[in-house]
Amino acid sequence: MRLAPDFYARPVLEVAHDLIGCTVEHRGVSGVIVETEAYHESEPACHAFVGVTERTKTLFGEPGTAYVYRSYGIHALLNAVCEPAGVGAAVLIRALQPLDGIDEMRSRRGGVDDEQLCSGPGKLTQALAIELSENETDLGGDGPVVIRPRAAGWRAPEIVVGTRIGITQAAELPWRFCVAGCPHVSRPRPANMRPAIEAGG
DNA sequence: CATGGGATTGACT
DNA sequence: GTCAATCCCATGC
Repeated sequence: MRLAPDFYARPVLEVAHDLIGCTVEHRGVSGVIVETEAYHESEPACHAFVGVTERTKTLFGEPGTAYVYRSYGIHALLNAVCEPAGVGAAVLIRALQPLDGIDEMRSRRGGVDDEQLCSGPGKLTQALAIELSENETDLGGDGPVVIRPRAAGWRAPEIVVGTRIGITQAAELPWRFCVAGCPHVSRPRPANMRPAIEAGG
């Protein structure tokens, strides 16, 4: 099973919702996506807001490719490019529930509690050893980072929506999706978040 | 070419 | 609660 480009070539809010429950795998280490955020060229928090540059060309490229960039000079953050080519948009993968290779995650993360192995966008790239050099690689199975569909028989959890974390621009948009009550979600935990409107999946 | 500002995290008060 | 680490990139001179 794989997620074809068609999955990503849709409104970024739908993809952000539908990526909850999918898995991310990198060289045998994997987790289930439990938190995402949507970014779109129409709003200033998105890197693509400034148009096509050397940095943002990935966001305007083919849906289903990875956008990996360095945050605060320290962390690599993983995004999935969405919407048709030519539209700058992506879903930020913010948290995973560890699945495979947990011992490897533990050694890379310096012995934190298992609930904190992947409870943040910088934490999960460290746990999975995802690197900047993997920017613009295919997420459908031809690249080192692979996002797979929800498992057969996967039971939809309650998904809640809230405002995005750590941004100053367009901070009011409710474009953050989390699994309600999931201990692997990043801080601040969903508190005053409302249930998501089912967008598909 | 210099500069300012992050889609964060961990340590510390 | 506050704050530094650290570097790439977009912008402006």
